Amino acid sequence: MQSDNSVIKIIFKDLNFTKAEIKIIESLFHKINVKKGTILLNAGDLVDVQYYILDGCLRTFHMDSQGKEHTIQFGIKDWWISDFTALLDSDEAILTIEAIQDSTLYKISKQDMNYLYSKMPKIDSFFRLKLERSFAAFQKRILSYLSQSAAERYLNFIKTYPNIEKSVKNYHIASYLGMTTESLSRIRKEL
Amino acid sequence: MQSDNSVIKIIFKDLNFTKAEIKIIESLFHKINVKKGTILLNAGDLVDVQYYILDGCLRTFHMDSQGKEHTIQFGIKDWWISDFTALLDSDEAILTIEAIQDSTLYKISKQDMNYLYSKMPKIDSFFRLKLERSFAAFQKRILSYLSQSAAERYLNFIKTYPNIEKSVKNYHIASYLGMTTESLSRIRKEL
DNA sequence: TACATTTATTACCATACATCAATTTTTTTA
DNA sequence: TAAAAAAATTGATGTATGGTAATAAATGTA
Repeated sequence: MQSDNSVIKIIFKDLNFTKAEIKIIESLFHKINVKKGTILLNAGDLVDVQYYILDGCLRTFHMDSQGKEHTIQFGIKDWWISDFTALLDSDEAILTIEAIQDSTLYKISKQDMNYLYSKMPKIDSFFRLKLERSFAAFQKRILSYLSQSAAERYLNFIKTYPNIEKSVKNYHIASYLGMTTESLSRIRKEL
Repeated sequence: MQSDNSVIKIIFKDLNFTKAEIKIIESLFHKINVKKGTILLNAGDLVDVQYYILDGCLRTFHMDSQGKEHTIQFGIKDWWISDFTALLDSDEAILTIEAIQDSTLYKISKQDMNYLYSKMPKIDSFFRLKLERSFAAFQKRILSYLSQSAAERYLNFIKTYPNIEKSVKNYHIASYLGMTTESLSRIRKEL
């Protein structure tokens, strides 16, 4: 990888690294290109990596006992994606990761990530801040399930994530918002 | 505060501090006792503190435009509580924090917390790990709203948080699970 | 203990959204 | 471009859960 205009500076925007540090970090991230439709992780697999999304669009979903899909997360440019719950405990995934557009990713293993945390505290801090943002986003989402109708949740979604709406199928959105694709279709008709 | 058997060792379990560090940390935390029913934060207030719960039980809830309460979080011994979303942006609270049992708390301001982060990277790391756990818990909760019936969510709740169930009213649980107190009552009758 | 207040239960009816099934529209692929 | 496959729409009907209101039980308090 080129060291001067490294992707590391994109991934860890706002952090300053020495050239030596960049070299170390670069050696631990691995670039992969995936085609639309690619399954990066299957429920049941052991999880020990996470992905930085340089470009494209992915989603994680859970398939329940009745075969219904529930979209947990969409991921676009500059987001991270994994089955973080399973990753935390080095456990089997309950989520599936699917590329819903051709995507360019940077992959890093849990072990290598822990190495970075131990060597570079600013990365620890960087992820703490990212997690605080995720925490807030999750909380807002929970509140939306608790207090909003299906139509309100949809309007809130397209307002909050206008970029995502373009890249994904309606049934992805429906399964993210907790409604059927038929209901979403009727809601859209009203607008 | 006593330095030898400090509450700091309880709050930051598994972290090792020098006596000097403990002294600094202790100076930034402030003990408060609150009676059941106390409102620690009102929606609309500016938020710049968070609380460590040494003992007791609290909850955060949002009151929507129709006057309905939605419980976002319960907090018991060894949890942290605040309107973290507002705290992150030093913004006005949309949540109310209520003590639902007599409680003993340790309060720290955002500014002092940031000071600790900058001086002691291990605290950064400590909270990153806590946030990863919260992330996983939130994700499970979202999945439960997406895939489970009201009865299943209730059974899941009492299995996951048996300690909380004892301390809180049924209508607190109902508002956490996204159902009416009447529905919860009917569900309980079935068991 | 008795009274007042809060919380939980129960019944009856209403409704938002789900389910099922048939088309139509859009996208993919040969 | 045409055929096939996938996705979205629409209508008819079902159901889980909500809303309202009355009562009962539990809890707090004088």
